[in-house]
Amino acid sequence: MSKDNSTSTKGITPRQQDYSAWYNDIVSKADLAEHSDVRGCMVIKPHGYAIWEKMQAALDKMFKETGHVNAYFPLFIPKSYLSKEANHVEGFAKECAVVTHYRLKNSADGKGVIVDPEAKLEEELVVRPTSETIIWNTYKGWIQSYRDLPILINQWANVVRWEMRTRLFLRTAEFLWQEGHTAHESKEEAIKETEQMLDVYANFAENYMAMPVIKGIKSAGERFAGAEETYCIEAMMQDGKALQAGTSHFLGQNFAKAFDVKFTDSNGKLDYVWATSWGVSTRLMGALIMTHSDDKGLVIPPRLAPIQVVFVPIYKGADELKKISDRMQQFKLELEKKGISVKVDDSDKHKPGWKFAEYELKGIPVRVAIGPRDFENNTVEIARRDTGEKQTIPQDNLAEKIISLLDDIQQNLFNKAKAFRDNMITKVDNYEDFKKILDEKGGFIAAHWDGSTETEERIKAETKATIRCIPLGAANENGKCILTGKASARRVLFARAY
RNA sequence: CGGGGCGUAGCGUAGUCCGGUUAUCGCGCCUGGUUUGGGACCAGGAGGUCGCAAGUUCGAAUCUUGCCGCCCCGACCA
Repeated sequence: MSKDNSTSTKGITPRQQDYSAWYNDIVSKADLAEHSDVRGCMVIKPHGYAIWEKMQAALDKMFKETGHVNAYFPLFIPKSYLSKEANHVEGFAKECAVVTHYRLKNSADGKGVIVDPEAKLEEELVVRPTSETIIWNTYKGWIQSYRDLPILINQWANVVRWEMRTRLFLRTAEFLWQEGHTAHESKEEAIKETEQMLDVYANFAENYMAMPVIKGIKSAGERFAGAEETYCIEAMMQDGKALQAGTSHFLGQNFAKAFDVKFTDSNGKLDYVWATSWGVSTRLMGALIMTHSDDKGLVIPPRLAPIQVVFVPIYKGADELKKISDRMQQFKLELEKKGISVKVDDSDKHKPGWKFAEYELKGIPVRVAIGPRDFENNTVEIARRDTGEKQTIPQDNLAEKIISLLDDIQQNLFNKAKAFRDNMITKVDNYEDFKKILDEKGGFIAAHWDGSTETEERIKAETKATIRCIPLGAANENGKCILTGKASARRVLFARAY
């Protein structure tokens, strides 16, 4: 991709700058999204949204298979709700958009509209940064007995967090996501739910996005505001920075207590309800880009590609175009019957070479070209986006061949990303090596940590690396904290992160 | 919100320090023709509140002030 020469190079490492420029280039040239005129907000363009819809569909299906249903809760949260859970409000207070008035009027000087000072709200409304509070305020009315439990609800929604610095898909002031909010009668059941949803996310990331992830739990310092335990999936981007791709929180009884949600159990005993919440966002689009894309543009794994196969005719004159595109339409029908999405680009507006480059930029997994030569010989030229490999093959059983090629691409993308990710995990046993690896190689660093928040914060302040997670099922291994030398029972994963 | 950089046509840009005819160039776009197996070529053409506002000046893309936005770093975060 071409580099943006206009960006300043002062005080920025070339690697970071180049990678940012590359990322922005892909987002823009693959037609995924653009900055809105509204500060920090993003316009998701049709191609970007089509990929998001594929993600939504797959996730939604997985949620339903695990017993969840969808519902919708208000965009506005009364300020008093948000402040009921102390840690929660502290975590989000700094980035909330607040509605203070409900009416405009023409200004006295005739120069447009102003906020009508008379229309001030009694209580300000916060635009949801997340919906725990409004949902738990609602659940209060729904739950009396263990017979009302569990409640397993998901919501597809937008939320607003007034971020200081934004980046398309990765961090925008408004973003689309899903948030699951469940209520349970026991701690064990709630923890099981939290872990189950983490598995759903990991499966989605690996099987649909072809993006390997590490499941783990967050340190206390990185925990969700209001949670007892935050589980996460962490992915590794091509520039060596980690990306938190999804989180699942065990909320304990914190929100039940804050909103006074009690139920009578089967023994007639009154207790607070146990809660979870979990979410993934359009940030996954950023993850997708930074996991697979290359210098030719976007690479979309077949299972998330809105168009999986594009047919490009090569021809001279209208007759030849007609003949070839008719043949292509037959293949299209045949493939569509087998659930493959196909585009035949028989437009005469661009030359084949232009189309080849364009569909590579857009990330279409498979391209099939048919020219006069192929038409003669009953062959096609088939090209795969992941490796760039092209070959000419007979037209017989084309549909089967394409289906198996799509599977192969899906698998290959995962394998490639996994090999890269595995290579980006480095075991380190002292602080000097830690800093060296961080600066020279990046990636995850598996190191011993004494478990204290002070140590974590000091490492962060000195190196910008944070504890991404304590991997689930990490082997017990006695060692010494790289910073303090105190005893540690297992390694945790550090990285610089998005 | 702090530091740095930037804002000129759809995109990328020259010009700004040192104010002065009709604002430069490339890509893209439109028309005609030739082309079409990896982003074609030739000829002609259209497209601009120089981010916004105020000020200085005979005159502002250029100087001053304020504001807005974008990029990078920091803090924060999914």
